Amino acid sequence: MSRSSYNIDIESVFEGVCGLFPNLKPEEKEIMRNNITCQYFRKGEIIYKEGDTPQGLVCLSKGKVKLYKEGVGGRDQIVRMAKPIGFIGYRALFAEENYSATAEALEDSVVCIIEKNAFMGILRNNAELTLNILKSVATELGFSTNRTVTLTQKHIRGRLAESLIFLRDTYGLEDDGKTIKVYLSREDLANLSNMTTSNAIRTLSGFAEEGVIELDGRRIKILDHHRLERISDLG
Amino acid sequence: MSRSSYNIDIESVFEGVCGLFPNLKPEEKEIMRNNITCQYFRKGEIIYKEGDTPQGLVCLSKGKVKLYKEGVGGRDQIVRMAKPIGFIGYRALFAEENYSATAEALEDSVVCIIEKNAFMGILRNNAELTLNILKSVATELGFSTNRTVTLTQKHIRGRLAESLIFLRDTYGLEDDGKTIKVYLSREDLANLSNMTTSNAIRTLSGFAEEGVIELDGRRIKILDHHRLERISDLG
DNA sequence: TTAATTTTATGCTTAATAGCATAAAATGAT
DNA sequence: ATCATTTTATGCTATTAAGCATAAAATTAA
Repeated sequence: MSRSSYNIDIESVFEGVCGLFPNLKPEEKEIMRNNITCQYFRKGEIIYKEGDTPQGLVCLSKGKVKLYKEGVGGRDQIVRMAKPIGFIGYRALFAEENYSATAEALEDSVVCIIEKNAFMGILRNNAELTLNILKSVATELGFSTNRTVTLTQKHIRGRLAESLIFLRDTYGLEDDGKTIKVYLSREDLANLSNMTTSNAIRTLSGFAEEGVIELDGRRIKILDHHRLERISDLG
Repeated sequence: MSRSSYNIDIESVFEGVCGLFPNLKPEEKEIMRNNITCQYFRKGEIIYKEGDTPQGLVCLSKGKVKLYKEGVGGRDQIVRMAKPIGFIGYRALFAEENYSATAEALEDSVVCIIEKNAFMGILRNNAELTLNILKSVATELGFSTNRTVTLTQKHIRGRLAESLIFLRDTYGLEDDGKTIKVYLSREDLANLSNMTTSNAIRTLSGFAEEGVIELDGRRIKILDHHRLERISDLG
């Protein structure tokens, strides 16, 4: 745990987490309350590493997190972008495996963990809850399969356009209604879109020249969303 | 249903399916028995199409099935290869979505379906069973993510080598201890390995020239498994 | 502030893979 | 058996994306 001195309001964090579980019985909620711990991570810090053993269900309460796998040629592949309030690392927990990706904070983040056995105990006695989780993991498997197809079949422009739309859908827009509410390095954008950093830079500049987006450092404004979607769809 | 006249021993099929569910209570088994139907599909026939709505849990009792998604440029991507006894299409069922891939019989196959509501009813009252399924879907999500990385990052030779190893692991070898027990067209091999048919043919010939495999039409013998793994690992 | 480091930008070259054409072989249909 | 169709094989060309090199800009550290 880093900066344990940071003042986290664990009660409000806990209530936020519980909001993700509909119809939790009071006794189940009590078990969770007694088995939750919070941690603060600064931008750039690693929450867990590929290969680590899950100690519980990890919830991102505040901040932004990227999950990535080390690729064959040293190039990382970002496999998921997490936002609050939501879970990370649950796949490994439910599969009873070690983590298959590394979780790194993209911003200062608050993370809490519900102890493994306590949580699995609740699941073993609550089929409805387990079925809900099964539904969302099955939904995610669908996304993953889709992603495999688009990452392998779309061309560079299509892949990057899709990533920008994905980031907008995931994190939303600033108050101006245009700026994507997450600031990634060109390298992260590349690792999300399966391309080299050079190509992410080049293609992004191309989009800007065409007036589809506007660049200001890491801030990306979507000027012509319709055209961006067309680029994504054409592949 | 095609060739409904084909003689299927539904009792032995049913017992086979039940073997996949450990600790099923007698009353649950009875519900399943009363809600199962069988179908026969000939080689090349479509079991269900991308976009169809699941009517139940589909089990492959006999035969081999490929699951593929239509890609962006018309090129198909094989996302899974199924073998008996195992389930297909469960992802869409649990996610409450339509099928995200098409299932096609690679050989004459026997498929049975446990009616949706009957099966989901069992799940809603059996947390242990649901948790088992959650575990396997989570495991599969791990495979899928891994696959995304290898399909995007490995080079053609590495991808094809990996596919051959995957096919061997999935379907096993003939009695000679060398021939992979599934016969795919070069196009299917290409669609499994994310490459064009031309490149699958070329690369396969290359492996044969190098003495890593031996080709006899669609029969593929693995002569040097160690080298094949090295090609796969190098990417 | 200054220096060091990282990130971004751009141009040029090289490598990987797709695309196309043609022919041979295999398969399936009549 | 014959014809038609599909699959496989091979060569050549075009396209796409990666790899490098260099410089400018931005960020971080001292």
